[in-house]
Amino acid sequence: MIDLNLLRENPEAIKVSQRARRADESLVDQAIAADNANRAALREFETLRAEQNAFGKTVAAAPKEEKQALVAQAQEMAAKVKAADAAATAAAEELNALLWQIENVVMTDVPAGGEDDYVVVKEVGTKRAFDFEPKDHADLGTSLDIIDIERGVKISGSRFYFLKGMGARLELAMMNLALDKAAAAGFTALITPTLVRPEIMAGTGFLGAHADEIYYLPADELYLTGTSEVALAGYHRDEIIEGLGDGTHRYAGWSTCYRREAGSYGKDTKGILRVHQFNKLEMFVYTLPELAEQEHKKLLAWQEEMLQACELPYRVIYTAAGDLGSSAAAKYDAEAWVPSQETYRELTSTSNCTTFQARRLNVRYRREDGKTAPVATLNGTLATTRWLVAILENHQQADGSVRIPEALRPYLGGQEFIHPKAGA
RNA sequence: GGAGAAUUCGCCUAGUGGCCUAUGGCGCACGCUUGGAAAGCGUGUUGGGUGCAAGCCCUCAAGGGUUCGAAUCCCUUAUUCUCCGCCA
Repeated sequence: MIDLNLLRENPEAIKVSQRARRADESLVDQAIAADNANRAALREFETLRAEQNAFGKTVAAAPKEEKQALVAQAQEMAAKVKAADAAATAAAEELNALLWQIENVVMTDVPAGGEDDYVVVKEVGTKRAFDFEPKDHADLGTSLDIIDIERGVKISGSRFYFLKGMGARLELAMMNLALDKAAAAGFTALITPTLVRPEIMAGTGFLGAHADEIYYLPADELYLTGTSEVALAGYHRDEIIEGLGDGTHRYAGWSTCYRREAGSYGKDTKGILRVHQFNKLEMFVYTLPELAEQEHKKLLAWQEEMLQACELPYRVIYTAAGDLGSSAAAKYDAEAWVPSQETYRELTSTSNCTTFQARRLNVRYRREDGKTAPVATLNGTLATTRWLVAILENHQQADGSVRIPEALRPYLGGQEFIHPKAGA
């Protein structure tokens, strides 16, 4: 939720932001009007209620013979209070509905525009020059007998797969490396629930424009999460986090992630680049608002460290406003080079949600003056199943084997290569 | 899934329609005391909104209802616990 004070003091800043996102800026004016109406309704109610409370004492204290007349008067008063209460509730709901539709105010350095208007921040590593025709990861997965898409489809339909043998072990090795790096950086590991209540889903900002991306279980009124960010953001819901001034709270959440991929028919249909179910280790940070930007840089640095440990060539882009999630004020994506496609594909994403998400989920900290204020939240990917695509393709050898990056070997009993199965 | 009990300000707790504008204890903070500490004593201690302030409004799991008036009575929901059933 956007800051109500900002709406009152500088609505133009919000409008500029909505414009950059190509979102509906008329919402801002509607929200200002609703705010004024809400305040007036609330004052009206409070005045009437104060009168009623005072009169109630008179009634209680009155001798029996006078009571009947006083009660008649009180009845009238009660009716007015009830009407004012209903009006105030309605006004508050209207304001709230508008506030929840306005997206986060973007950082001033975020480029305006859509998906293609990103800025390339840097390119790191060397794209390998192959002296043979590189295979794509799906073919490698088959010849190495480590990804079984056919059987995934047989039991669950398109975009499902099995990771098998060294494929399964490679993913777990990568996750363990990521977990170790996260622990060293001060993250607390969490294995999170993947089914969450509607208010948590809404609070994290995932039930907006892209709600059809999400699996829903109507019989239980629960959503299957597309990222552990949802559970991690909800973790401190309705809490005042003590001691946040002394240290940022960092969590590394591991979970299976579920995405419907509605509207992506025909896109990335081969292999496991775009699937309905995958695993992810997600970093999530609660920090002071003034530390958020600096923390965002740190999250990006940890992601790069992990990409480098996997020996992948990658670039970092700074996403344009229109391509940000509704909660994000700024976002960096790291994209790895995928040789079979001769293009960069997104492996990580890190967003600074400033105080937007915390306001919706009511997560606060105590300031030095004793008042409470919303915290800032940030998130970023540390490893996902999709990384296997880049690892397999970038480290394949002429003989059809795949070299395992050194950093992963300790988690695989020192094994250096994955060899094709006999006869493949 | 079935039966029962419970949910009050960090924790424990009092509270059966109006002096509840919520009791007491623990913990915590500050002060007095002390050479220093403990003990003792005193003061403060749910959170939110609004206001320069005094104050006022909301908040006793959530939502609705009854009533002039609800922590208290009624309904719905959530959560927790106990027992039974099932189960990795």
